Amino acid sequence: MLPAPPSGATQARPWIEDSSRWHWLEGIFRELCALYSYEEIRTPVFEATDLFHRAVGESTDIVSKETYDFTTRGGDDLTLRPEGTAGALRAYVQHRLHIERPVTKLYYIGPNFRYERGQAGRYRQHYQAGIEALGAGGPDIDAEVIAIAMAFYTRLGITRLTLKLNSLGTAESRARYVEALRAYAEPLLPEMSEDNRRRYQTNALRMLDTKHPRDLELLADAPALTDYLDPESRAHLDTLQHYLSGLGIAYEMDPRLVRGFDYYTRTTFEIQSPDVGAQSALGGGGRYDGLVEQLGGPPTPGIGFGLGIERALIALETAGVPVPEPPGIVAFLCPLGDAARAACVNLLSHLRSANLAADMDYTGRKMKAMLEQADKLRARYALIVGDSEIERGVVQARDMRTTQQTEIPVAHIAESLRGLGGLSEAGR
RNA sequence: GAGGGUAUAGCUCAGGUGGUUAGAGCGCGAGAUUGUGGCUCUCGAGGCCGUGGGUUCGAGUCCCAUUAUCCUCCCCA
Repeated sequence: MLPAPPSGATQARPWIEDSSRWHWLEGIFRELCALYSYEEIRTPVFEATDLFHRAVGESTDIVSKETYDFTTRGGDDLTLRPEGTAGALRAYVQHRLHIERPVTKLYYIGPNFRYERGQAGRYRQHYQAGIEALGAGGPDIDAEVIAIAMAFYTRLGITRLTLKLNSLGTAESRARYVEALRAYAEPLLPEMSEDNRRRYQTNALRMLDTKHPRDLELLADAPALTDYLDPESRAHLDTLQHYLSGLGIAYEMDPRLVRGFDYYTRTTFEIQSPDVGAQSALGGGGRYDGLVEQLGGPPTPGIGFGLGIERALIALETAGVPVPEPPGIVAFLCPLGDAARAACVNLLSHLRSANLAADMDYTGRKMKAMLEQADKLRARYALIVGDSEIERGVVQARDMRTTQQTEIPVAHIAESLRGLGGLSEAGR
């Protein structure tokens, strides 16, 4: 029996999942990154297990129970990356990028892996497009990073979304807040959900993220994170809000916005959509000012985000946003007979050399079947080649939209096709 | 890790209380049209009904197990 594909991993087949959507979406992201002057970094999909423990945090669920860990034949402990930041920063520190580029702006697109139960919009292998901006600590770059994320969704055509914004402050102010929060929650614990009692122990901030109605009631009067911010973080947040407003980016302050990684400081944000089932987060990110240093680099501020590609595709689907059709080929060759077939083999090669996307029938089917095939490939022209055409050194170029047929000489096939026009939206 | 739904053709799905050759639409292939697509009509191919066991004269249908998948919690993209 054929083994089943690994659970929870997405795959794209051209006719079913429509890999053209992936190309389109990734293309938009790459264009945006170029526009905002970010360069692509490609890092391995696996890294030393220790890297993720140090970067993401031992106490996070991701590290404690969701990583794909394995030992190599050589005895190294490696982990399939559960997120993109750690690997990018590892490369940044290792190659001492801060020397050549005091401000380093990177982007990546690739798969991440988390061993968890699948659900709508949640996969064991999922793709993220992300950026990391290193070496700049001000709210101006925060605004830029958020602006890219929002521009991405705008360009895709996703309009039903909410930008949530919060600040976690510095490690110190955050610690003071957690203390206050735990003090507040402690007497209420008996009434709280099991989940929140566990969070109280392991990661008290996450109590705020609860979905239990009773917990929400109990936490209604809990101290707010923003009230515990240190003055600089407070000013940073104020300025960022000012910038966002100036850029016309709508946001909602959410003092309960808590994100999953331990490394976040100050700015955190999340972009939410109602169109992805129970997963509301299309993407999110934040500032991680201590992380580079923690990984052995110089003290370096940084901010980044990760956007879920599958989730964006789901949101497009459920919102019914039209996705542009991929271009079809320019010409589909229809040989009638063996002599024609031989001629078409050469013709095909000529067309492709001239940068015109082309294909032909390889099965010797009837004219009708070949035209249907041309139709299916969304060919702009069907080039019909039979004995009489061979004799005269021509082909019949049938415009698949107008059904107009033009006889053109094979000697100038590429120029003639271009001369007929209508190629702009076809495959070149 | 916890809970629930589903599993029948390539795809989306029908198959009251078990009964003999398991169906539809779409898609695919051929023909109607000797070298002309999209519409129409006709015909056809394609299923050990997820897997293993059980009950029964008889199981796609009932029972148990198992696997996969979808959904919800946890958590996150």
